[in-house]
Amino acid sequence: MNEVTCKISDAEWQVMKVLWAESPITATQVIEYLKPETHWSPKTIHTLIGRLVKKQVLGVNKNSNLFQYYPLVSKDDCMRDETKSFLHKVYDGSLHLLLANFVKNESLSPRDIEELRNLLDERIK
Amino acid sequence: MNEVTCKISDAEWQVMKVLWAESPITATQVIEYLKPETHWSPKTIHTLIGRLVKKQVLGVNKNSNLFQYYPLVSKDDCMRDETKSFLHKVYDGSLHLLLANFVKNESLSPRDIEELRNLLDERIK
DNA sequence: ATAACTAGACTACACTTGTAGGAAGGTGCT
DNA sequence: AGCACCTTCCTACAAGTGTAGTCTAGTTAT
Repeated sequence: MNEVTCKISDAEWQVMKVLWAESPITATQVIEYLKPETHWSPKTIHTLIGRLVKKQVLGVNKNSNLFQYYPLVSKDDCMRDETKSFLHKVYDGSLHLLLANFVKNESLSPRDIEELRNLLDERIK
Repeated sequence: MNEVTCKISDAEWQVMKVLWAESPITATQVIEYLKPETHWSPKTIHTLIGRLVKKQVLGVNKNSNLFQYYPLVSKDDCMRDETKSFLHKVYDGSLHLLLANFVKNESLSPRDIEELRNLLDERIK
């Protein structure tokens, strides 16, 4: 539930997703994971990791010449913050507006809708 | 339904919201509208408007020494694009995930939920 | 051991963004 | 007609971002 104070940029998010999925891991492993989905040079990924460490979003284990990185903030917290600022920017803070738009624009498959209804039903209980 | 190619920054969004609500209007009017909600200098707003014109997001009427600005892209299109890239960045493109998160985190009031259900019901018809 | 390689640290560089100042020309009041 | 002011244009500048290269010290293969 903590507020995450610092902004994580688009490229940094991709790095964080890897670390949230598995950690602690080395930079080399991060690079391996990202290689298929990005065209980034390993150097670029090192830079991104470095920035995330400086922002105190990632921590480092420096045991035995082998640097291992791990998240210092939870994915949930970041998602919440990011969603909040996005909603504020585009939808004036109204999740309702966003949903209305999505539902209206048929961006949802019937299965999506069905599942959503189930989710909502659960919440009502 | 057009793709909006260029990015609109946070500050620019605030300007665009004014123009989407009413247009064409002059820079002075935009400044008036934004004065209560921002602490921006008129200069800043002029800069933002200028950038939006350069990005071809705003158009200008230069009739009679009175410059009037108006949007060249629809709010809906921009919202859709912004939402898409946000969803991709944070939720791997899954609106479902976002909603699940919101519903789970009790960020929705019972009334929100009720309304959402109604929206969904409409779509099912 | 020595040459080659590698991981991390530091540096680079252009572009965007937030935030605004100064110059230049038109408009209105006196 | 002159002064003041507004409007637009151009310029500025630091921080953040995407993207990557160089330097240095440790690791590995021969």
